[in-house]
Amino acid sequence: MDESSTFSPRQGGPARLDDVATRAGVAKSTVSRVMSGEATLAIREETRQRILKAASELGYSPDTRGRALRLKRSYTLGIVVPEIDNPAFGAIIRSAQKAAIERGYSLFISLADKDQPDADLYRRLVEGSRVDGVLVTTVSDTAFVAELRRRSVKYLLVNREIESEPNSIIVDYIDGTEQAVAHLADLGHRRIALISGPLRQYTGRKRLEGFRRGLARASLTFDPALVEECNYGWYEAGDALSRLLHSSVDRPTAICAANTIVASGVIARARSLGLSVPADLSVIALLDAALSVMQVPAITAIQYPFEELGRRAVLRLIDLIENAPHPLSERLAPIGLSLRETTARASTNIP
Amino acid sequence: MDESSTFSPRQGGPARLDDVATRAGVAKSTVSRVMSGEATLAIREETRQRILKAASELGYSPDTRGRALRLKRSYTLGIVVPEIDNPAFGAIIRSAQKAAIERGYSLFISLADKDQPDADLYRRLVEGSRVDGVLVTTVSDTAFVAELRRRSVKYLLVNREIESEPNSIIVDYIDGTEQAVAHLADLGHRRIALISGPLRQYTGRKRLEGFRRGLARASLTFDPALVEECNYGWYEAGDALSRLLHSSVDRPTAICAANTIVASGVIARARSLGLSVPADLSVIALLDAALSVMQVPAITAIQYPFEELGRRAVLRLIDLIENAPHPLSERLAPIGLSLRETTARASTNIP
DNA sequence: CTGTTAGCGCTTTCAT
DNA sequence: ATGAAAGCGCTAACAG
Repeated sequence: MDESSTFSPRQGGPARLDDVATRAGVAKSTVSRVMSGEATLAIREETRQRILKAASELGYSPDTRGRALRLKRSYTLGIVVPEIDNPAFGAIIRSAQKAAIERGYSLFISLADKDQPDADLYRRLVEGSRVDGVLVTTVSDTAFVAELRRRSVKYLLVNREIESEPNSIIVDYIDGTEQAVAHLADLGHRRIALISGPLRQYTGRKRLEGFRRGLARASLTFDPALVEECNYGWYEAGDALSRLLHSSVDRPTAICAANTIVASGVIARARSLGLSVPADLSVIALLDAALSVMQVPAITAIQYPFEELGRRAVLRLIDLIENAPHPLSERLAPIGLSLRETTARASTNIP
Repeated sequence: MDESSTFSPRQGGPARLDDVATRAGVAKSTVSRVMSGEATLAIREETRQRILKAASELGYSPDTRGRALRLKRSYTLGIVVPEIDNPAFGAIIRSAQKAAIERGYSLFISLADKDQPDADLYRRLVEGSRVDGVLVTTVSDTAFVAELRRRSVKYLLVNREIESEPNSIIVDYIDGTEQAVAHLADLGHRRIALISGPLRQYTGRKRLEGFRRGLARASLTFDPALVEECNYGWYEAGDALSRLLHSSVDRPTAICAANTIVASGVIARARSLGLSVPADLSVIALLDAALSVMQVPAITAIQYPFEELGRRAVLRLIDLIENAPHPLSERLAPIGLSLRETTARASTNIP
């Protein structure tokens, strides 16, 4: 029997509700009431102080497992993020975590991997009632979302849309891409090309749609020969530019690149082909990233409110969980265009 | 009373142990034994099959909360990662998560933030017995580690070292930096400079030490004027180069840059100052990243086994938790140097 | 080989 | 204003 046994609640583990109760000379239930800060229930101020004192002396913090078991709520949200190459995700998860903490929740972040199907990671989160709800960012797979619904898991699609599914919040890629095209058109460009990500993906499709709308608004006709797909790789982006330049007699004078990496690859290839950016070729990135300003010339790019997206997503998911009134789908407008050094007036000396 | 009540275990929630037991016509404990796959305990094959069938029909998966409460183990590990600007962390958490899943654990990833002190995030993980142990990557704060020890939390320092603390696993920044200097010296460089991260940080100090050792090994004398600190920013790196060039009459012919972003900033500035890389100035990044190959010229850089680091870290932490024999500190050797295009022989026409 | 029972730490009626 | 007791879902000790 060591001398610390008078103070230490038990062998070595953390203090429990019972320990605090004993020390304060009250029942567990009273401590519980005080700890959960129930304003409604009245507790004598003197008792409350005694309990608070005992709790802090013992370094008590409620056990999440017991709490979760009893409440059938873990106060934890889940999210799976794909390869972090996408600069948007850093902003989303950072702001999402922050919003979650503000509302008394934790965010369980999980990382997608080639070897590990996204859906499996979501299942790991959802099974065993580990989380109260999930933010779905990676899966556009309708079957999986149906599975979530069937299990009556609370979820919200983030930057993904599924037909007849109002549970989503997105950033307006269509609008942003339209703005990019408008900027180029305003600079006098008539031959504007798109080097897009895979068109089978949601974001790829949205950008293509915005591209077409931008063209239409500027009264330019859409030419399928001016659209190239690439897999978001730097080298591949260069290859896409080469294809673009070789295939059409009338080469484009401006390029919309899916993101900053693609833009960077395009610029490097243009230069190695003897084309000067922006004098001979304007390039705009449809998605900004830190990389943009770490290039010479710095890349003009479209910016989206990803911080706001993560924040709103968490807030809405919590509302869903807590059965608050259920808002419809949300669409966040782009922040706008960060004008830097890779776009310029279309040169008139090109035939 | 809806017609599905015969099949559905209860109102709407997921199936429980009791539901499976009832359906299979056995007791909860038997189901529990089967589910946890106890090889030791014998169970009649026929019963086992019946239980497995019932479980799969009900889509049963054990509730982590009940399990954690009973076992006093959550089978979850925690990690806090700083701003993802550091390319090492992506590799670390990805491989860490993978290793954790392989061993039947989950990894709770949390993101550090300017507004949210790292220690608070660790506390969120540790308090309430949310995790069985933590990987400490961001805090070199001795007091915090002492707190973990006092709470008898299982932890492992990852890429951090604290005196008299054997609980750590690191990548050998000293060796890697030494290799970088050796490479430069082999190319005939005598005036080699270091543009390092903040020297108050662990990694900054280690790189400085490796730098000095590399110099010594090449029989070059260490000149404090050839060391500049910068805060890992792209612009700041350029400024550091400018200072370096202006301060000494005998300018360096080669630069060791803390990481790829710093190297990129240095190269851009060098160019704007009329210095050609690598003809006039060799640049090597002391930490590789995807960015290296997205530059022209591509950046020569040192590579470390971060995948292995994350993997080993998780494995060791689990050993610690499961009271397996306790290995000493581990130090992983650098993978080596990725020779690309920013280093070349020292030109002899510079005085 | 399988069932019964107790209890992990918590919150919440229901009493007093 | 506070206490006693039940029970969330699970596993392990103990019976049988």
